[in-house]
Amino acid sequence: MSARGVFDGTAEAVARDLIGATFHVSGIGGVIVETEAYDATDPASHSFGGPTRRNGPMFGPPGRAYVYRIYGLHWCFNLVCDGARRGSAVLIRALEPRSGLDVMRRRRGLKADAALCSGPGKLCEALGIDAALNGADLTQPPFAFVLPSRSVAISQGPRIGVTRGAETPWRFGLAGSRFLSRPLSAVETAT
DNA sequence: GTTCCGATGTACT
DNA sequence: GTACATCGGAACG
Repeated sequence: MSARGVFDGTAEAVARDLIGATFHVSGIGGVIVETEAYDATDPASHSFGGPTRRNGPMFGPPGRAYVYRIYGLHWCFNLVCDGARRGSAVLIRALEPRSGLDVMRRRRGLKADAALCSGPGKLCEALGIDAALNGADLTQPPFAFVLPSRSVAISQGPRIGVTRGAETPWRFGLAGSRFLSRPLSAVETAT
Protein backbone atom coordinates (compact mmCIF):
# COMPACT_ATOMS: atom_id res chain seq x y z
CA MET A 1 0.00 0.00 0.00
CA SER A 2 1.33 3.46 -0.86
CA ALA A 3 2.02 6.10 1.76
CA ARG A 4 -0.94 8.06 0.40
CA GLY A 5 -3.25 5.05 0.05
CA VAL A 6 -2.93 3.96 3.63
CA PHE A 7 -5.07 6.89 4.80
CA ASP A 8 -7.91 6.13 2.39
CA GLY A 9 -9.65 3.43 4.39
CA THR A 10 -12.14 3.38 7.25
CA ALA A 11 -10.89 4.72 10.56
CA GLU A 12 -10.93 1.23 12.00
CA ALA A 13 -8.88 -0.21 9.12
CA VAL A 14 -6.34 2.62 9.15
CA ALA A 15 -5.98 2.45 12.93
CA ARG A 16 -5.17 -1.26 12.58
CA ASP A 17 -2.85 -0.87 9.58
CA LEU A 18 -0.71 1.78 11.26
CA ILE A 19 0.28 -0.42 14.20
CA GLY A 20 3.94 -1.24 13.63
CA ALA A 21 4.50 1.59 11.14
CA THR A 22 7.39 3.96 11.69
CA PHE A 23 6.46 7.62 12.02
CA HIS A 24 8.78 10.62 12.18
CA VAL A 25 8.33 14.37 12.47
CA SER A 26 11.47 16.17 11.31
CA GLY A 27 13.44 12.97 11.88
CA ILE A 28 12.17 12.49 15.45
CA GLY A 29 9.97 9.46 16.09
CA GLY A 30 9.71 5.68 16.12
CA VAL A 31 7.20 2.83 15.82
CA ILE A 32 3.47 3.45 16.24
CA VAL A 33 2.30 1.06 18.98
CA GLU A 34 -1.16 2.41 19.87
CA THR A 35 -4.02 4.02 17.93
CA GLU A 36 -7.74 4.72 18.26
CA ALA A 37 -10.39 5.05 15.54
CA TYR A 38 -13.13 7.70 15.41
CA ASP A 39 -15.78 8.43 12.78
CA ALA A 40 -18.88 10.54 12.26
CA THR A 41 -21.29 7.76 13.29
CA ASP A 42 -19.51 7.49 16.64
CA PRO A 43 -20.83 9.54 19.59
CA ALA A 44 -17.30 9.72 21.07
CA SER A 45 -15.95 11.47 17.96
CA HIS A 46 -15.48 15.21 17.56
CA SER A 47 -17.03 14.76 14.10
CA PHE A 48 -20.28 13.35 15.52
CA GLY A 49 -22.89 15.99 14.79
CA GLY A 50 -21.09 17.56 11.85
CA PRO A 51 -18.43 20.21 11.23
CA THR A 52 -17.51 22.81 13.85
CA ARG A 53 -14.74 25.39 14.00
CA ARG A 54 -12.45 22.94 15.80
CA ASN A 55 -12.99 19.76 13.79
CA GLY A 56 -12.67 21.27 10.28
CA PRO A 57 -9.77 19.05 9.14
CA MET A 58 -11.80 15.90 9.94
CA PHE A 59 -14.19 16.88 7.15
CA GLY A 60 -11.42 17.69 4.67
CA PRO A 61 -9.50 15.28 2.43
CA PRO A 62 -7.79 12.18 3.87
CA GLY A 63 -4.06 12.29 4.53
CA ARG A 64 -4.12 15.50 6.57
CA ALA A 65 -3.39 16.12 10.25
CA TYR A 66 -6.06 17.05 12.78
CA VAL A 67 -4.45 18.56 15.89
CA TYR A 68 -6.52 19.87 18.77
CA ARG A 69 -5.98 21.01 22.35
CA ILE A 70 -7.42 18.85 25.08
CA TYR A 71 -8.16 19.76 28.70
CA GLY A 72 -6.67 23.16 27.93
CA LEU A 73 -3.15 21.79 28.31
CA HIS A 74 -2.16 19.05 25.87
CA TRP A 75 -2.26 18.43 22.13
CA CYS A 76 -3.72 15.36 20.41
CA PHE A 77 -2.59 14.28 16.95
CA ASN A 78 -4.95 12.58 14.47
CA LEU A 79 -4.63 11.34 10.89
CA VAL A 80 -7.66 12.16 8.76
CA CYS A 81 -8.72 9.14 6.70
CA ASP A 82 -11.60 7.59 4.70
CA GLY A 83 -12.12 9.68 1.57
CA ALA A 84 -15.48 7.98 1.00
CA ARG A 85 -16.96 9.06 4.31
CA ARG A 86 -16.08 12.40 5.89
CA GLY A 87 -15.38 12.85 9.57
CA SER A 88 -13.07 9.86 10.07
CA ALA A 89 -9.72 10.02 11.84
CA VAL A 90 -7.18 7.95 13.76
CA LEU A 91 -5.72 9.20 17.03
CA ILE A 92 -2.06 8.28 17.53
CA ARG A 93 -1.81 7.40 21.21
CA ALA A 94 1.66 5.94 21.71
CA LEU A 95 5.00 5.46 20.02
CA GLU A 96 8.07 3.34 20.71
CA PRO A 97 10.87 5.96 20.55
CA ARG A 98 13.62 5.09 18.07
CA SER A 99 15.04 8.32 16.64
CA GLY A 100 15.90 11.58 18.36
CA LEU A 101 15.75 10.24 21.91
CA ASP A 102 17.89 13.12 23.15
CA VAL A 103 15.53 15.70 21.68
CA MET A 104 12.50 13.88 23.12
CA ARG A 105 14.05 13.73 26.58
CA ARG A 106 14.80 17.43 26.47
CA ARG A 107 11.25 18.31 25.39
CA ARG A 108 9.69 15.94 27.93
CA GLY A 109 11.94 16.75 30.86
CA LEU A 110 14.30 13.73 30.97
CA LYS A 111 11.60 11.09 31.41
CA ALA A 112 12.33 7.35 31.16
CA ASP A 113 12.24 6.11 27.56
CA ALA A 114 8.99 4.18 28.10
CA ALA A 115 7.33 7.41 29.32
CA LEU A 116 8.44 9.66 26.46
CA CYS A 117 5.56 8.89 24.05
CA SER A 118 3.17 6.65 26.05
CA GLY A 119 0.05 8.78 25.60
CA PRO A 120 -1.39 11.21 23.06
CA GLY A 121 -0.34 14.34 24.95
CA LYS A 122 3.14 13.01 25.75
CA LEU A 123 3.70 11.99 22.14
CA CYS A 124 2.85 15.45 20.86
CA GLU A 125 5.20 17.06 23.35
CA ALA A 126 8.03 14.66 22.45
CA LEU A 127 7.57 15.13 18.69
CA GLY A 128 6.96 18.88 18.83
CA ILE A 129 3.42 18.63 17.43
CA ASP A 130 1.12 21.58 18.08
CA ALA A 131 -1.55 23.69 16.35
CA ALA A 132 0.95 24.84 13.72
CA LEU A 133 0.60 21.37 12.12
CA ASN A 134 -3.22 21.29 12.16
CA GLY A 135 -4.39 20.56 8.62
CA ALA A 136 -0.88 19.78 7.34
CA ASP A 137 -0.34 17.23 4.53
CA LEU A 138 0.88 13.96 6.08
CA THR A 139 2.52 12.81 2.84
CA GLN A 140 4.96 15.75 2.91
CA PRO A 141 7.75 16.85 5.26
CA PRO A 142 8.10 17.23 8.19
CA PHE A 143 6.08 13.99 8.28
CA ALA A 144 7.37 10.56 7.21
CA PHE A 145 5.53 7.22 7.40
CA VAL A 146 6.82 3.73 6.59
CA LEU A 147 4.36 0.86 6.86
CA PRO A 148 5.43 -2.42 8.51
CA SER A 149 6.86 -4.96 6.07
CA ARG A 150 5.87 -7.94 8.19
CA SER A 151 2.64 -9.00 9.82
CA VAL A 152 2.37 -7.88 13.45
CA ALA A 153 0.36 -9.16 16.42
CA ILE A 154 -2.30 -6.62 17.37
CA SER A 155 -4.31 -6.28 20.58
CA GLN A 156 -7.70 -4.60 20.55
CA GLY A 157 -10.02 -3.15 23.18
CA PRO A 158 -12.21 -0.24 24.28
CA ARG A 159 -10.94 3.31 23.90
CA ILE A 160 -9.53 5.35 26.77
CA GLY A 161 -11.08 8.43 28.29
CA VAL A 162 -14.37 8.33 26.39
CA THR A 163 -17.80 8.19 28.04
CA ARG A 164 -20.13 7.98 25.04
CA GLY A 165 -19.41 5.00 22.77
CA ALA A 166 -17.30 3.54 25.57
CA GLU A 167 -17.95 -0.08 24.55
CA THR A 168 -16.72 0.30 20.95
CA PRO A 169 -13.44 -1.69 20.76
CA TRP A 170 -11.60 0.77 18.54
CA ARG A 171 -8.31 0.97 20.42
CA PHE A 172 -5.47 -1.00 18.83
CA GLY A 173 -2.01 -1.81 20.15
CA LEU A 174 1.15 -3.68 19.27
CA ALA A 175 0.72 -6.86 21.32
CA GLY A 176 3.02 -6.98 24.34
CA SER A 177 4.63 -3.59 23.76
CA ARG A 178 5.94 -1.88 26.88
CA PHE A 179 5.41 1.54 25.25
CA LEU A 180 1.58 1.56 25.39
CA SER A 181 -0.27 4.22 27.37
CA ARG A 182 -2.08 1.33 29.10
CA PRO A 183 -2.13 -2.47 28.58
CA LEU A 184 -4.48 -4.26 26.18
CA SER A 185 -5.71 -7.86 26.28
CA ALA A 186 -7.42 -9.55 23.29
CA VAL A 187 -4.95 -10.55 20.60
CA GLU A 188 -5.24 -11.15 16.87
CA THR A 189 -2.94 -10.91 13.85
CA ALA A 190 -2.86 -8.40 11.02
CA THR A 191 -0.39 -6.95 8.55
C1' DG B 1 0.80 -0.39 43.54
C1' DT B 2 -3.69 2.81 44.05
C1' DT B 3 -6.76 7.08 44.14
C1' DC B 4 -7.38 12.00 44.04
C1' DC B 5 -6.72 16.42 42.22
C1' DG B 6 -5.32 20.71 39.80
C1' DA B 7 -3.98 22.73 35.52
C1' DT B 8 -7.23 25.31 32.05
C1' DG B 9 -8.65 26.04 26.12
C1' DT B 10 -12.50 25.05 23.47
C1' DA B 11 -17.15 23.44 22.40
C1' DC B 12 -21.53 23.35 23.65
C1' DT B 13 -26.01 23.62 26.88
C1' DG C 1 -21.72 26.58 33.79
C1' DT C 2 -20.19 21.79 32.41
C1' DA C 3 -17.76 18.33 29.83
C1' DC C 4 -13.77 16.90 27.72
C1' DA C 5 -10.02 11.43 22.94
C1' DT C 6 -4.77 14.14 29.48
C1' DC C 7 -0.87 14.36 32.49
C1' DG C 8 2.02 14.59 36.57
C1' DG C 9 2.43 15.00 41.28
C1' DA C 10 0.74 14.17 46.05
C1' DA C 11 -1.10 11.21 49.31
C1' DC C 12 -1.91 6.77 50.67
C1' DG C 13 -1.03 1.63 51.43
